[in-house]
Amino acid sequence: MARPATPKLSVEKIAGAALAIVDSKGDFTLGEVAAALSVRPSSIYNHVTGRTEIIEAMRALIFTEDPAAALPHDWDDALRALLRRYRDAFARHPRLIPMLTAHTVSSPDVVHMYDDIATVLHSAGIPTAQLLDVITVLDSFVIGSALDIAAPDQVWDPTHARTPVLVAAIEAAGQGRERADRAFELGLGLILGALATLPARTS
Amino acid sequence: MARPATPKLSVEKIAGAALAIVDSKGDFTLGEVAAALSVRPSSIYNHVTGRTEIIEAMRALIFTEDPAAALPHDWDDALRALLRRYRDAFARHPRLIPMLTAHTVSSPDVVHMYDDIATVLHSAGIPTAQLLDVITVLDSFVIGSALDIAAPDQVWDPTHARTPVLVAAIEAAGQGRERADRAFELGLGLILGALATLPARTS
DNA sequence: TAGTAAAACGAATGCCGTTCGTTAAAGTGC
DNA sequence: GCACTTTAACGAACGGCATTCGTTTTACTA
Repeated sequence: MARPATPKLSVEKIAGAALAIVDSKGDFTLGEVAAALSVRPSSIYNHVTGRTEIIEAMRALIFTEDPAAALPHDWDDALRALLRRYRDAFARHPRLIPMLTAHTVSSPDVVHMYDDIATVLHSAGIPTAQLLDVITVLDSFVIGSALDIAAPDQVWDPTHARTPVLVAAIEAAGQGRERADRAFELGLGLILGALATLPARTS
Repeated sequence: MARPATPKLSVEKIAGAALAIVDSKGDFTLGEVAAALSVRPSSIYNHVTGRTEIIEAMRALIFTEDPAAALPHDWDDALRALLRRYRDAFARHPRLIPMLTAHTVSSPDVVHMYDDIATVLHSAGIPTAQLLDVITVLDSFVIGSALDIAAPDQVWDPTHARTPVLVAAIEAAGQGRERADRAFELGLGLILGALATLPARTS
């Protein structure tokens, strides 16, 4: 009942349980997390300062779930791989994404991702003065694409559209995850292609 | 005290009061909204079904705040104007953005925005089969850029960066709104430029 | 003028995050 | 092996907040 031989809780276990609940229900309460771990809600506070820290722990969790693989040498392919890995981290847990965007705190894992992206862009000849702007563009697109995964297809309900052009486009496109993936790849190609033609590049 | 000659409340007034609170504090409670309108919290439910409907009303409000101007005839300029207007609607209320992305419901105003974008893209020769994918790319970038506005500059804290390249880039770039605006314009140029070179275009 | 609907109020409810004091067992130093 | 400290569980309680419901007074309408 008190102080078991092996602790029933840890930050990782708490984050894991919360993540499972978010994956299935789209939200979580401390009571649900506690119940999933056969514990009382107040016990959680021995390992975590509060609810927001659990959310941050989930952010860290989804970025370490997938082991980092070696990058291709070509800068274009390397960047493509980095951005796909970045988006995939979100894509594995679509319902978590809105919770993460509500906080916008800088986790070390995210900054490390920026480190890699900066290095690749620099080797591609992007001047330092423009580097952060380019990173921001890529980051914005990835996060926006992640939110697109979380959005229900109801957004593309053709009954709300007024122009025949949009109605036809909605019917032509597929639904769900497949559509989101295709759009992401299209945007990735567009942006990286344009990046290669950016003036003031040296290589 | 009960049933005044002119109602003290309306959906617009509620949304407006809530928006003002969000702008200044980053969040809102029904109690705060009620106090701002010299009303009791329960009275709000005579005009709105609940908290989430207030958020949706705020979404509608920020899209109707700015009267739609005439579009340029050139498709490239027209698209640029549309996307800027789209982002500006968010940019006027940065702290609201995270609340909106947490819900991802389709408001008629947003769909109408898609209508306009679809028409312009179609006139630019984008085939119907690809139209929704292109719209998704643009939408993702705009929403991601909006979140970038809301993100505190703390995200770009150079002390967390490991590579000298990223540190230099962070120091080279400015801070705050100016930086976000510059990045948005860069991305807009990149994506629209790439769109013009998309294969299978007819004009 | 009688009846209905609208729009405010106040009280009450239940959930949820969080705090605090308590307790018992595990770890630690002598 | 024994006292002492720390850890990690628990239970009770608090405060805030969204929401519901019944009531009341007033405006509209037939």
